[in-house]
Amino acid sequence: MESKPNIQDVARHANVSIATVSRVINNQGGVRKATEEKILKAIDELGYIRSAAARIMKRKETNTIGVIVPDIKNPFFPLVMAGIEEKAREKGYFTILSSTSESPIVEEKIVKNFIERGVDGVIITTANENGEHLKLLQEQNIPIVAVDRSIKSFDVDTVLVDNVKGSYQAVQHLILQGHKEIGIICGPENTTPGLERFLGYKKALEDYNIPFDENYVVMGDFGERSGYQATKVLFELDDKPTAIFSSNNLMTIGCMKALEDLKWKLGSEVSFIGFDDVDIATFLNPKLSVVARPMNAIGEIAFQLLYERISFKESIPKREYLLAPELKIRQSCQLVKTAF
Amino acid sequence: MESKPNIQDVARHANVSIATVSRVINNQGGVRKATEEKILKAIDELGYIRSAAARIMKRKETNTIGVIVPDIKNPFFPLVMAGIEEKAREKGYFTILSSTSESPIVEEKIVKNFIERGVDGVIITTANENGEHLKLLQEQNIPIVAVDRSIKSFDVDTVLVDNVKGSYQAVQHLILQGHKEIGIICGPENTTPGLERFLGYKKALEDYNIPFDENYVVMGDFGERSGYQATKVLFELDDKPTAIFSSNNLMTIGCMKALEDLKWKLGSEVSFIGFDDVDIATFLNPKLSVVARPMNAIGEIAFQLLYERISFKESIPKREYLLAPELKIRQSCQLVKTAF
DNA sequence: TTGAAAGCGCTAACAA
DNA sequence: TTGTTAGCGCTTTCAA
Repeated sequence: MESKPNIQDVARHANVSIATVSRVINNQGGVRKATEEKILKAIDELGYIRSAAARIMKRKETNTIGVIVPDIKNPFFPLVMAGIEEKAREKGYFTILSSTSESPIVEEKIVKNFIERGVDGVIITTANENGEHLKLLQEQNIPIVAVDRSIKSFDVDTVLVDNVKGSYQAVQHLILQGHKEIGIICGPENTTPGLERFLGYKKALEDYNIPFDENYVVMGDFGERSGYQATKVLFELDDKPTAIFSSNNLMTIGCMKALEDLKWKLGSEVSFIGFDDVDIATFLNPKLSVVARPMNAIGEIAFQLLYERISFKESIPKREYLLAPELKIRQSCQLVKTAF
Repeated sequence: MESKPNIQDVARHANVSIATVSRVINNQGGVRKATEEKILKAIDELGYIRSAAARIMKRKETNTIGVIVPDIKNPFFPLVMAGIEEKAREKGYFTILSSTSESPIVEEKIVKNFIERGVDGVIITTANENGEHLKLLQEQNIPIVAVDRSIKSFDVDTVLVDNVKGSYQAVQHLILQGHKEIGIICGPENTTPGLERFLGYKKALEDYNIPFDENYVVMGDFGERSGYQATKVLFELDDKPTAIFSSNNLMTIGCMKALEDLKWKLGSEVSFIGFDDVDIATFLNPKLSVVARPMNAIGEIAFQLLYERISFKESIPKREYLLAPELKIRQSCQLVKTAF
């Protein structure tokens, strides 16, 4: 028990060769029952666990996939992760997760580390969609699936939610309620979700002939604080918007905190709709209308795509899933009061 | 680019021996500048990444720690994880995370997988505090730190929050507001947090001479649904409690949903206090009073303990951190209306 | 049904 | 400053 026992120790202990032990631990059959039992007993007594390192060196297969997310504190990702893990487990894959804190530098390190560890594939929401730093994976021929943010510099399977459609529907809903001064709290422009949700907003305005006003566009970084601050900016406008669209969950929370601090009355004074459902949505008064995404399904599909890629490495063309978000109308978008 | 290049390929490409290449990739010095550059160039051209598997086989050190949590969907764990990752990154460690979905069977598999991969240490919130299934780690001499739930069958470093104190303070607060009929939504009795939070509740009642009534104790499983159902049970009592204490974040959310569905008015009809702060706390009216835990600090301390154990393997006695939770008084505990 | 032996890609001790 | 070489613990032929 001093140091970890190896296959040699087991073989000696059971009085067989290491080849036979290997057969047993890999369930390859062709071993006499009695011998097998002897070996199993030895394994148990010694507390033997085979070294993945040595095994991987021969097999070039780890049955492990790596998941990289930009912000583990954003509840969206754990929920996606849960979907991935569930499916992965079914197929006998292990999942390891790392978070980059939105840093491409950290991300590159993680990628390298994952490659070193020989992951069979990677599911990633990248901190930098440019994706140059992911070329390594491609060079090593390791399958990648991009989730929520696409990768520009080369082709990979992608699972996205239709951001444009989602935010279009959200803003359209606002417009149909009579709103014309609609503020948007944007995510970073250099991310697909940030950009596309803004595009959907803009398109809705255009389609309904509502003039686009730059003052109503405030930049955020998908974090709670920025949602808070953006809301303040909107509030201080001479022409306050009559409605706000927030581009993600965390910024929605920040926005709600700001509304309260500013005593800017949700619903009656300012309508609201947000991208992503949040826990607080149904506890506010009025309840928050949102565009909801199917997190679990995103994770499941992502794994499925990766699994297919791992199994039939060649010849599958790039695939792109575009899931439809769901507009959940609650009560935070109210009819605009028109002066008679 | 066919298959992954190895150190041999690099050596050939640069016209040196593999030993020299090894020196360069490990920054060991003692290599002429020109040679080094030649090698670096070869590495770059070939897209070489060293195999962790081969390296680990020699070094017996992976600079990786494994984190095992019971439920990645519970926001508590990602927050702790963030604290761990931050500190780990500082010390040059990688962190891999897996979630057991509260299944000891899955947990055992993950543990085994982590050992196979040669993690240097493990931080775990176990699905089964009995801990027999973790003996493997001990046998392999792999350091463990238990977080939030202790491990019974052998000694490990532990980071806990003072659950008894936290729930005692919470219930005490309720009592001081004049409440005598206090319902509790419990977590599983076979978990430290579940049991201890109940104990704190009971102790507070005793200290203030309030009779303990079994009807006011409802079991939950730390999940949202159970919080919802438990609240309904409490509501259907002939003698409804005038206050509720919920043992964790998810059950608090379930409880709030139930309150709303039952039209059981928070604050005026039923006071409330919960263990763990939640996003919704400050958005409800009245705002929820809670016992908050320092998630980030928990993660940081856990890593620190593990790091020390990894570095000085011998001779450190078992350490147990007991962090103090913080009572956050907001408005959901109101003075009980006494009949004059 | 079993065993012997050749690597997998790397590190590190030793030699030059 | 550089090279040679012996393993690390396993899987997998090939032979018995």
